Amino acid sequence: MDNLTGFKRSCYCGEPRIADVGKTISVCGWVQRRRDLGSLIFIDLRDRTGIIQLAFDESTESEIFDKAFSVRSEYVLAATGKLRERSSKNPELPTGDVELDVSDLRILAQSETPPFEIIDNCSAGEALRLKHRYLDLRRPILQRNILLRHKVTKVTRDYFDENGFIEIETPMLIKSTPEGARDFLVPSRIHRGSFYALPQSPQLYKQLSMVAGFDRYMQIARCFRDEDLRADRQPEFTQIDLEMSFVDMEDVISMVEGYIQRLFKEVLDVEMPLPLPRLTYAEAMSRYGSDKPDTRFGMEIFDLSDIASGCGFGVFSSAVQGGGSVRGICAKNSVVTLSRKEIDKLTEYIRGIGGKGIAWIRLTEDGMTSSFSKFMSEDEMKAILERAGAEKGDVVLIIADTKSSAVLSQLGALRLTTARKLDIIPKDKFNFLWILEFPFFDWDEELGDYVAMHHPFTAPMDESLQYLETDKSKVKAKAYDLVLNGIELSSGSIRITDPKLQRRVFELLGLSDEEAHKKFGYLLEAFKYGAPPHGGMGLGLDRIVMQMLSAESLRDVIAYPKLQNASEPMTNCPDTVDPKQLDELGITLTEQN
RNA sequence: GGCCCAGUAGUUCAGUUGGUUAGAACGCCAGCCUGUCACGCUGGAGGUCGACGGUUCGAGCCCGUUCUGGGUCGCCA
Repeated sequence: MDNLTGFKRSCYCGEPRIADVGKTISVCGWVQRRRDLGSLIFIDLRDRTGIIQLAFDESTESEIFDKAFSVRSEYVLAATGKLRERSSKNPELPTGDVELDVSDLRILAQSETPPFEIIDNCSAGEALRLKHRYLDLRRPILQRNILLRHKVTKVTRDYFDENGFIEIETPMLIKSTPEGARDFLVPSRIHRGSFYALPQSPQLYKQLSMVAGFDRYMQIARCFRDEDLRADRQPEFTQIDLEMSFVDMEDVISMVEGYIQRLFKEVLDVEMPLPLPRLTYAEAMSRYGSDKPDTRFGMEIFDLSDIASGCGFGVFSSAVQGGGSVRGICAKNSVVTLSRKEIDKLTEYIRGIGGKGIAWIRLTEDGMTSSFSKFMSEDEMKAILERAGAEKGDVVLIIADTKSSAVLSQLGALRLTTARKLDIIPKDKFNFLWILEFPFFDWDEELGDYVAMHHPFTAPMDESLQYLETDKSKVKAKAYDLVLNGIELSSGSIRITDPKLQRRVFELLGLSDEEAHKKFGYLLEAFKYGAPPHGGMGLGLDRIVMQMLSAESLRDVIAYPKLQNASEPMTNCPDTVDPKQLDELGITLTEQN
């Protein structure tokens, strides 16, 4: 092995071009591949910028040639030589016109054969890749992802700085407020038996920063939630958190829209026309069966209740008469019609999420088949097909239930599953969508009561204040969600700053004065001393980056993510600790049954 | 906690009705090769078929249990 003495890197591997031919350059990197042609050896040397070809032939000093022969994959090399034009060029590579005629080669580190190949379409399993994440991250595609993420955070800081926002670091060790998601708890040594929590978001601190008069706050904030993982959910994630004073909803919305436009222009060179589209919550639910609709494709939900209410099909008529509805979607695909088997699978899926089943109509070359036509008149079937806009090759999928909310949410899920199955979702679109006019309260089936749909500091809309005590279903919130391609990117609201109103809301949510004070007393206390009207947002940075890169999983845009079981196989965490540590904290572990 | 999918060579996978010595590709090792770039050619090494138990004359394959990974529902104010 060699050392670096007297060696100085002059450029990155991906930089040299034909115009640089004749220059003597020095590069460092990892061996992507060695091609040994006998008395001719090529080495592809890789760093984060790309690959350059090192060439060794009969003009190469024999000592250096032998060294090149001994090199293996992922060795770390430093090479100096004269850049020359290649006799046969490689159009696939930005540096494909040139190669380095090596006059000094140093092996800076050897490498064992890696457990998987360092290539972009590496198919090794996630667990293995995360166990050796430092190797996984060497893959050009992940390097690009992490670099793009860096660019996103840079543009984010630039934009908000230029708009007068101040970045404030809020604490990681905070008070646990067990609403919503589970907190990660951190035991205190000094205060035996007491616990800090890791923040689920910097919500209360940013509001306090408004009371403090910072006026515009932003932070690229790490957040923690101790809940089960998904492809788009990690226990620790990053939020672009912001808050503004003396603003209403439209001010926050246009500030965020400006940010989105700037971000997509600077990072991806994509023009994002403003204003971004908007839907009310009610409309999103009735047309897409979701409060975060993917509008990159149609397949909107239509209502068949009027046709179904008096029909001979008991499933339909009883659903409508029971206070529910009958609605459907029309699965269009120019290539194939959904098969019976595929419809059965969709039915299974619907049953899996609590539905009763799917009524369907298939229109093929051979005519119409349907699961329920024998119960219907010809006119009724015709009316349904007309409402669906169904043509040959289409399949109409219908769901009936005595609860319309169930019909809509099931159709919303069915719409997505079917679209994925038919592969009709365009991949190259960025469909942003604001969802507005959220209900203030949400009906909780289990509790049999209304609960807060957002956090309890969200302000009700001025015009719905009158219904607060009389009709909770009519109250709407000054809340706004930003959706991108069917993924909830961010959510925000104007906050309550009037202590009287806050007390009313707590009361309505079943939170006694005493409880409210125990949990949020410091905020209520602060609001006694002049709280400016304020509101803000939190945008999921990981999810934005994931969408920008069309990545399948958050793991592809987070440098060191966790597996589905929330563990991290490289460092083997979480892990047990020394009994002495537990002792200091006053913690006794009990047997688990 | 529920449901679905997958565990076979370092990696990704195939493996027929349960039947002789478990295969392929890539990777790895060795040899040959002067223009490769996913180099090519020749040869070679490499396996507790996730684990345990059962059925059977015989199990990678059938049954049961369990572990691991992925997806998803619940959950994520």
